[in-house]
Amino acid sequence: MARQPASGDRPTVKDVAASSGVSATTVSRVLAGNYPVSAATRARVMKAVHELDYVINAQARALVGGGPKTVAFIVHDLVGPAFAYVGQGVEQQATAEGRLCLVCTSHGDPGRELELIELMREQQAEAVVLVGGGSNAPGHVERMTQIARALDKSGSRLVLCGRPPLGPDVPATVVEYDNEGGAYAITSYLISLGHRDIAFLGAGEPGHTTVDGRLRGFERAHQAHQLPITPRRTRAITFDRESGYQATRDLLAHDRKFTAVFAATDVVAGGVLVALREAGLRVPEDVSVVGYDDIPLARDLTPELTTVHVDHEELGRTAVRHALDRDRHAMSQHTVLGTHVIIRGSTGPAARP
Amino acid sequence: MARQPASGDRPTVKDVAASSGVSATTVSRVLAGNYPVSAATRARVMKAVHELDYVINAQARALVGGGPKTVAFIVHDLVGPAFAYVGQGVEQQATAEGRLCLVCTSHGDPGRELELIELMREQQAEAVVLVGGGSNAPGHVERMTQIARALDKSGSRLVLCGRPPLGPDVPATVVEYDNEGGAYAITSYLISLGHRDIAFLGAGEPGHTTVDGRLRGFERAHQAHQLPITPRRTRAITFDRESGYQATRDLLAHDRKFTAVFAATDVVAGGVLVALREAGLRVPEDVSVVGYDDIPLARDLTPELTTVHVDHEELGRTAVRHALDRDRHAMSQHTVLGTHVIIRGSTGPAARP
DNA sequence: CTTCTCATAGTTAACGATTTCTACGCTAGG
DNA sequence: CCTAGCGTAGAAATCGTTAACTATGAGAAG
Repeated sequence: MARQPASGDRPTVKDVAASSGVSATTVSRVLAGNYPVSAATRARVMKAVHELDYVINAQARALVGGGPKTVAFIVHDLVGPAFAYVGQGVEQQATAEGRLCLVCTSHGDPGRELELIELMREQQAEAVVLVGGGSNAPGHVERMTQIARALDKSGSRLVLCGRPPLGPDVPATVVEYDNEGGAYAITSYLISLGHRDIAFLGAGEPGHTTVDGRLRGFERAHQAHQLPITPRRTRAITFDRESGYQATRDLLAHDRKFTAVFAATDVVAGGVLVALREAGLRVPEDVSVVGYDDIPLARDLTPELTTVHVDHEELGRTAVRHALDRDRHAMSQHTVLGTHVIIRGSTGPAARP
Repeated sequence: MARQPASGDRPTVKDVAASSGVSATTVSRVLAGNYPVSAATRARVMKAVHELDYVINAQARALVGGGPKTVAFIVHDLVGPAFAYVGQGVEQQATAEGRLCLVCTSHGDPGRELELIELMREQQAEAVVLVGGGSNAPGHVERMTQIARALDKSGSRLVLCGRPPLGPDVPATVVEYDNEGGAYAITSYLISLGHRDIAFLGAGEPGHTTVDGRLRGFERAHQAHQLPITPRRTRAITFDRESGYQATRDLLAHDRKFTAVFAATDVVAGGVLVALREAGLRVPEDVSVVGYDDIPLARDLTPELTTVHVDHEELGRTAVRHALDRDRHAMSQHTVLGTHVIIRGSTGPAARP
């Protein structure tokens, strides 16, 4: 007697088995195709599968070891263009390697981030990819280190994407880009154009790894050319267009000595351009502006933005590739992707005062 | 004798039980906290949990009914700004309702989309959210209808987000925005500015629901004002900046009679602006340009873009909210979110020839 | 004619957690 | 003094699938 599955319940292998007069094992074998089954039996089973519209239960299958594994992907938010591209890369590579992709947003909250990692550990995620700069406060780093070890012990892997490594003996995969080097290069470029007073717009998030690196590159370029940095104070940059706009207005209210602006990101640079234009300053004739990231927006601004190119999508792909391939490098992996300056219309020779 | 879990294996309730000298049942109860357990026992169990760094196995828990459910989210790609915002909304709402969020990209391939839906059905996704315009070919619609029914029977739910409904009796949740209405409104606005010859840049993807709707609104506005539409041919628009640029060049190569351009999306409009500028045409003095979507880019363009505002994030949130709340409306749900014109600097009175 | 093998198919025991149902001491009330 | 009740803990069944054994019949080889 074929068990009639209750409506709302999905049919199970047992239902299919009953309906086609074979055992559950046989059904499983027909579906997996890894064991000889007579053509007649196979046909009857497949008929029942289609009639009942049977779909396998991935959870049950996972329990017994089969089925696709999962890659978790934790990001500040999905809408930041840079994040979105990294996400795209992660998803692509995960899919290419037959994994599913779980996505969560932390909104930059380190506590939330820890919760999510724990949740992903429960989900048996094969890799947990943390995207974007994070805090580098000592307590937080230590916490992360513990988590990396815990994940490692569970056969999972912590992946830091666009964030510096935690330490030499921490079992984590790190894929970052040459953040400081890019900042150094583009600052040097500005200096080579004759700029001697460049305003850096990116203060306000101390302990944030991404900005710290960019600021370091900025400072190092000045040192290399033995140039002093004019100290300036603006309101905190929150990496949106508006904060770039407001910070530029702050800047303009106090002094107009700078001949170039280094915006921490392209998005911020978008706001900078608006503020400069409103103040009647021409770019690049009066003030040069550079950004960082080379998101598509950079080409849509007027003038097109000189910036540092980062291949965010490749960053995501590499992160997943290395994480899933961790047998190769049992302990710590660290990959640094290159960056390079893209010269467009927003930079020019320094104006003579 | 406490079973020593093999290294690489995560500890199970059994291990915790053995290590703390109780039964698996008791461990489960301590963790769930839904059954009286003596303080002493609880303490011992918790100690073992921490020592072994035990984490629950979500898969096993899911099998027996507990644990978080999943919302699947299928999108063309993650980097389109509009998609990213919908995704953000979906993830937010899913998280807010205690669900996990699986994300997959179809790259616009209907076949891949069907595969993914099947995969999500195996994953026992509580809702499968399809984001973005899709094909409206009869075969595909019929296929979708079947899928909607299959998902419904399995206790899941198909959600169409930014795509028109499949039919009256199809058990699916549909959340779209007033796509045609927005196109009608912004076209009317252009007409009210005196424009009589408006080029629509969005051909080339016939059967694509989103463009079709926008084109319909464009045509309906012309009809309402009893204006003819000048037929034009440009290369296919692929919804990226480049295709907007190239299509505009095509347009300019043949005629310059149009006084306004209706770009199918803001991104396309970005390319249009570049091409017009290169051709020495001023916006909006010589040509007005409008886009659609009101993504952040619209404010970064020069001049800022007049466009149709769509609250993509709300679209995603509503989709999930309604899908998880489907008891309320057992059969078909259909929600249409409003759109409205945002007037910025890219539009002005029609130039006198 | 017996025995060995091969091709199929079924039985049963996992996987890791939850959830009845059952059991064991106590204390308190009759 | 006996038993009802309470607080606590364990045994066993269950979820849906797979995999390691077992079992059966047919045909081939001796």
